Amino acid sequence: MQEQEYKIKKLDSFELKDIFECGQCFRWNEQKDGSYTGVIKDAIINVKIEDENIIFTGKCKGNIEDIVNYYFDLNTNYEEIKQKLSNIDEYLKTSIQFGKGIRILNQDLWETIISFIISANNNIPRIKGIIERISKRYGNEIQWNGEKYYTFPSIEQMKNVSVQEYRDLGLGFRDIRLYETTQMISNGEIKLQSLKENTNTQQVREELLKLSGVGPKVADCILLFSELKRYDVFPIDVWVRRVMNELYIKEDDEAKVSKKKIEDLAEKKFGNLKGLAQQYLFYWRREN
DNA sequence: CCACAGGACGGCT
DNA sequence: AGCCGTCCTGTG
Repeated sequence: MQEQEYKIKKLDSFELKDIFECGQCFRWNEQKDGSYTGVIKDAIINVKIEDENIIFTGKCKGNIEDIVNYYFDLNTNYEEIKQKLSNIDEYLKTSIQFGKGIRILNQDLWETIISFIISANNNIPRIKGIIERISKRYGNEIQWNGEKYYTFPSIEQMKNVSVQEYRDLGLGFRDIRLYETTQMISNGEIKLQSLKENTNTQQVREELLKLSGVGPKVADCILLFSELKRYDVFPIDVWVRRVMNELYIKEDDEAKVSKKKIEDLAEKKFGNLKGLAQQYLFYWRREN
């Protein structure tokens, strides 16, 4: 564990608020100086934008450059992606201008599965609180700059946690789902490594749907926001339903719009970049 | 105190 | 196959 720093020139597609507040992650917190601090596996990282630079500092075992290049997906060309999507229509163009600094992170698969099971029927402050309590209770403590941070617990660290312990941490009805999914993964019923190696998105989706607490929306979030990194999925939550109805479908009662209709429209308009289109539209609608 | 927000799931049609 | 009530907690 050692203190490291990595500095790069500012990027057009890299804004702290856009990246950390667009709903894809739960473990980053804004600091008094406007920077954000979070935990990436067993590394504690702070990201700051200053003058013409993006500055990553942190305490980590590996090379900080490798860690953030992968996690923040710095080798993907967002300018090209945004250009393609902006050409589709004016709505998308507007939403991309609003969320121009979004990047989709490469988050740990196990952590993403558990985090999005917790997200079901839940709001962001509460999700963050629950994940923080789970990490504090079952993860490893790391001290940095006088603060205590906690790694997200491993499968091994969670496999003996009882349903009641989850309930006591405030999981609510998600307690049993978290327990069952942890068992399915730790006993090898679902193999995370084979999910990472499988390039067939539909097959991976089918596997994820076998996990307790993973339905269509959560499965798509895992595919899009984890290291599985699939852009060709379209998570439909209430905000996406709302924005798709308001912009394109224009049904009086948005609850009456079928998921199939939204899915077909997304596929037709956005194709294999529909996951990214979803994220710009979602963020724009939720923040406006 | 009540209404509401937020997905999965199982039972029902 | 689609619809609907229930699951839990925090907020207004």
